[in-house]
Amino acid sequence: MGRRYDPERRQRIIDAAAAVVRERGIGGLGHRAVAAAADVPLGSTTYHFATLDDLMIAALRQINAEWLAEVEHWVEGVDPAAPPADELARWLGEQLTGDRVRMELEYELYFAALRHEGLRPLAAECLDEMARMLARLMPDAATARAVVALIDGLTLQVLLADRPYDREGTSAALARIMGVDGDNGPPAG
Amino acid sequence: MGRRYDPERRQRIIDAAAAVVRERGIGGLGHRAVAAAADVPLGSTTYHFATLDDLMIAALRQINAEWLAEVEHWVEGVDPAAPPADELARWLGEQLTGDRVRMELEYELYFAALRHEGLRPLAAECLDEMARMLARLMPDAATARAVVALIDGLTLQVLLADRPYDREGTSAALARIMGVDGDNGPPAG
DNA sequence: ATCCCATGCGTACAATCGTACACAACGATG
DNA sequence: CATCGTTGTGTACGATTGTACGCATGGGAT
Repeated sequence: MGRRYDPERRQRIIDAAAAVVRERGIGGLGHRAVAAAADVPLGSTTYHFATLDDLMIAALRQINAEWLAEVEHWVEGVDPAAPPADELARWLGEQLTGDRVRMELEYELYFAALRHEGLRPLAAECLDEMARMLARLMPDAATARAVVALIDGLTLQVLLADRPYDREGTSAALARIMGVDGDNGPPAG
Repeated sequence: MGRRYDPERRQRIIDAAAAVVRERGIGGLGHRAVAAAADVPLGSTTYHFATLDDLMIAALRQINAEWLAEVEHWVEGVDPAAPPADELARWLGEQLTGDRVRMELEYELYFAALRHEGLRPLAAECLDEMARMLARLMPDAATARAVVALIDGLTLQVLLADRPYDREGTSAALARIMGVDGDNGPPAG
């Protein structure tokens, strides 16, 4: 009863916008594309999100939340006894070989935030949250930030070069940067 | 013999295209904007670069070359006696506080390459070259790639969040990942 | 029952874009 | 000198875009 207006509609548009970004990138985001994906008329998207920036921010906020939820889910389920570097490297490999698009999305956000002032806080929040969650698995916050940086950089390399993901090398690098010598033999050539 | 006329023309257009990307981002790259920046008529840009992709690739190739030249210049001039982690952290700080736009450009290339197939080799070459050059300062190639990843990730954090650059923390993280214990006290909080 | 207004919808408009094309200028070749 | 092909230029066209606006509708409030 109560809702004088229909919040479902708005959420469906956001979902559709996220889907559009997923498939065509931020450059492909537009009122019409979103309207088609959400199966609503054009006027509906312009009504709920008057400007394109509003739509983009809403879409990226959604994508961001989904990603952070996934990371949090993994962090809470990880075996605290196993060496964190190994677990992290294995999880990263699963993400990279499994849902590659999902990872690209995160960088889509970063990219947009470089130019779009309004997106900067969102990207910053994502990086901070990642570090905060990963801090569970390691000595201190500064290390967690470095780990996030290393993960981001390595992911970028896998996504951009066609080099396959090197799980052992990643694990060794993570172990070194975490200051734990769990299993850092000679880095794999 | 040859060209009395204009190899200059083409290069000037490329320079202008790079300038446009510098100022407005890849999204702002267009025949007209480049023509205006190069002070040539519209037809001139479409003549030398029929499609927009050609123009974009040329611009990013130029940007890429400039960046790699700068890195190479630094690597060749670095003091081989000093601890590499410190030198690297200091240089990175100079880049970040000095010419921030220059660094953003590199990520503009990376992110564009995520969506644009034709740019992938360029981005991959950049990452490989970076690792190859930095390999001078460290034990092996795998470590160099990890260092490149860490640098990329840390740079991203500085560019996206408004956290100031932490030179000592970076130096410590670099030292740890390079396996050298030059000056890695407790990581700065 | 009647009125009001938030919400939804369809269309239209101005601007911008990439690209194509017709023509001008000029150097090289016979 | 005549001719031709390369280079340079201006304009135009079709497509697509963000956004605005007029109108329909349906449920609360009176």
